[in-house]
Amino acid sequence: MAKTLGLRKNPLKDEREQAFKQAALKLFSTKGYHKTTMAEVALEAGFGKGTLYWYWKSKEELYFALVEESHNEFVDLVRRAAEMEGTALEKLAWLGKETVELHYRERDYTKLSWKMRAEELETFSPEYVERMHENNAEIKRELQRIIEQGIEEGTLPPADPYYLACMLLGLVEGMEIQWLEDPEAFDLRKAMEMVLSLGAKVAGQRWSD
Amino acid sequence: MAKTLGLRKNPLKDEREQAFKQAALKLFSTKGYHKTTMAEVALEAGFGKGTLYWYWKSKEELYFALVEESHNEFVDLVRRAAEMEGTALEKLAWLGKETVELHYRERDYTKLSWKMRAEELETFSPEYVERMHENNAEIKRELQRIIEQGIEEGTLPPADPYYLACMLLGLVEGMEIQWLEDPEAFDLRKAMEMVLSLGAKVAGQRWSD
Amino acid sequence: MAKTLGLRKNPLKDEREQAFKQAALKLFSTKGYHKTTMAEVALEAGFGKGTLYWYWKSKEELYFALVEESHNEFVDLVRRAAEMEGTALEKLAWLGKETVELHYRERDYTKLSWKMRAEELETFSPEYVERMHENNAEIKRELQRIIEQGIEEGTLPPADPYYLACMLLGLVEGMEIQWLEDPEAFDLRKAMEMVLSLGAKVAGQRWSD
Amino acid sequence: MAKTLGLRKNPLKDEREQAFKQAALKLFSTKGYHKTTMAEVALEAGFGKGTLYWYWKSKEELYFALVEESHNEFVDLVRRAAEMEGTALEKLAWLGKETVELHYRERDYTKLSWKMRAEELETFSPEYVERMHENNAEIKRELQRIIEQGIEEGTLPPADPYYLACMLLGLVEGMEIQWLEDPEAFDLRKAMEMVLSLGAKVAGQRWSD
DNA sequence: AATGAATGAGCATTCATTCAT
DNA sequence: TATGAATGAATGCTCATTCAT
Repeated sequence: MAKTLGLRKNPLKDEREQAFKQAALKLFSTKGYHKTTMAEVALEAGFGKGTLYWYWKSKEELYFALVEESHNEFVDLVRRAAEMEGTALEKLAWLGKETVELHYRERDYTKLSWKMRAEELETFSPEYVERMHENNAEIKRELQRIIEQGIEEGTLPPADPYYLACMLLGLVEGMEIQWLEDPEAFDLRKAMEMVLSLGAKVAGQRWSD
Repeated sequence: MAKTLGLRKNPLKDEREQAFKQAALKLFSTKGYHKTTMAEVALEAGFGKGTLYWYWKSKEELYFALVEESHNEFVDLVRRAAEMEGTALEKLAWLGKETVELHYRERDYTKLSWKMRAEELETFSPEYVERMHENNAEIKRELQRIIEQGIEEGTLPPADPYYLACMLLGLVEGMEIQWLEDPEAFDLRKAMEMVLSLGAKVAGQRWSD
Repeated sequence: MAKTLGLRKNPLKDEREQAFKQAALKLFSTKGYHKTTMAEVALEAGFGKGTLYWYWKSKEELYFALVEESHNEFVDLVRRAAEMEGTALEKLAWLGKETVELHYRERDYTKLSWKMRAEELETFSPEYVERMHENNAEIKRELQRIIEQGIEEGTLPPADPYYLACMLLGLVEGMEIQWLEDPEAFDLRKAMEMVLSLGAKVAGQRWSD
Repeated sequence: MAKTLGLRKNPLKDEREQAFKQAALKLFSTKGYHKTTMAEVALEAGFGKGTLYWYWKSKEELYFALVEESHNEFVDLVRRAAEMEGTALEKLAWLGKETVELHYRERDYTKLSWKMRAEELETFSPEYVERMHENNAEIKRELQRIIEQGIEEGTLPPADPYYLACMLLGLVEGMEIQWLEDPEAFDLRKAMEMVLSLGAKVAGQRWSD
């Protein structure tokens, strides 16, 4: 009996927003932030230039809305890995596989996120940069928790867990670069499997001595 | 007593070129490609804007001249590692240490090079991109040679050497990122030492089974 | 008990119109024509942006509706002064006092009107500009009638009455400017009293010689 | 024998700057600040749009450069009047005449300055607004000095000199408006003569009683 | 009748590059 | 040879106005 009238406009709005986001994602991930113009995004989305500014108040905001979405998915993954049941190695294996799947599923997001990392951060407002850094720190913290567990379990070497987290993250990110630059030659899925199987093999050895 | 002035203007010319390159390196590595203007480079170098164009025909060319210089140093390092005497592990250890030293010595170059990696390559002229890719491929090839030697020697796991090269390169590049983003918290030298020591420990095990 | 709703929507309509006008007056007089947006006016009035266009067909029209209202009040005052009983000096004294009271009562209107005077009239549609000029001319005509009376009565100098009207108007407008720019330092009421008392003192002398 | 080479470029630069200023003056005084575009100014001056920014760093700065030039001329006039030899009445007469001549000579400047007065000051950076106010205050201060002298000499009524200054300034500014709005019907020269002759007539009377 | 999402012309400003001197 | 003044294409963003709902 109660009308849902107030809600009815949202689907349309959401659709539009999605169209813009898709267009922006495509362009930003292909051409990068600087070379993508708002006019192009609007054109690609099939709307007027001004309409973009109804949804985001600036190019920067649009960009970071996408970047953050991408980051959040990964943060979420790491968090879930840290909180799941199982040994550290199991967690890492799960995380590795899920990460790869995420990247394959959302290649554009990965590219975008990646470009942002090397982007001239000086370009952006400090608030956004700050948020990015916090995100990164959070990822490392969660990773560190898993690693600390692994060291306790004796499957990971008894080294500085922060450094191990950075190195692990670095390894994965470094592989991502290779993959993004030449996806034909370097299959990220296969690479991750190799890493995990090597890791498993190595984990058996006595670290402590 | 007689001046060689009429003979060679190169000394002067080289000085200027160096001044420009230094200025450009500083600015590009600090502010990134897009946020650095030719006017700033000229100002920083202490010469006229127009003069820049006597040495490089465009901003792009100036940028890539620097990037390439940086790359060449690394390519050179990898090549020398591949050609030196010793076991694969020794070569990798040497390469790792030298790489780190290179980065510390030329932090600006590293930063520049790194920014360029994720930079909107698609937006640069294909000729430059092509050259970058070729450079990268060369690095991987040399790395692969070392790795193949290691597999033969039994100190590296008997896996696809191209993938191992990519992974190794990825690891180092990934660590570089961590270092560049927070040099206080992540000491690249220490990290490299950890990697090498872990590698050495692990290398002893029987891979083949 | 029976609602008159079906009969007249005007009460509602008028309310809205008043709300819009009030909002517009406040904003235009504070921020000026160019810096005030239709969106702000609508927001301030508490109605939708589109609704504004039901009452006025353009920003310009809204603006001039207000300006004209303000002008009309003054025209009305001058007209009443010209038509009242009494000597020219009495009329001018009454007009001077009433004008000041009007300005104090409707400071926003005065400000608005004043801004419009120097506003880039050339940029408004000719129809509006024409109307403004006609208004001004009317004011001068009425003023001139009073002045002619004064000259006949011998209390005003026997000079070109049109010029005297312009000068009188100029004096008052000039004082308005001083007042608007710094109402603390320049009290318009006090100033007008000074003018009138000086005028009275001076009026006694023999003009004709 | 010494070359004046270093100076030789200035004439050219100055020429260019003059051309821009002339174009800007014409447009600003005709169409006002908001409706004049930088592109128009450049076009009118016969140069490229970007060149404007070589001489002034913003539209605002260009505008105030002109406004200030205009103001300075008038400030200078008032200052010279205050400092010349003679009675207050002589000073005011001289000032009145010179002011009128200035306006006739530089009608565009007068228009510009005038428009600026009513312009939405909120539009401009506080530094400029501040400067304008200071200018105005200075004018009133000098005027006040002359008036104080006149009161002492008994030729001006013994009233608050600040108010008299404001009123005098108001009168002249008010007349300027009349003139600018309809120069055919209201001849500023004639009007000023009338004011001065009336003033002279009136000045003879005994103010004090 | 009322709305607010959509539009796109319009504008200030930047900057790589050119070229007269 | 070296310069810096000149250029104009390019771009992010605003806002009066329209119109589907």
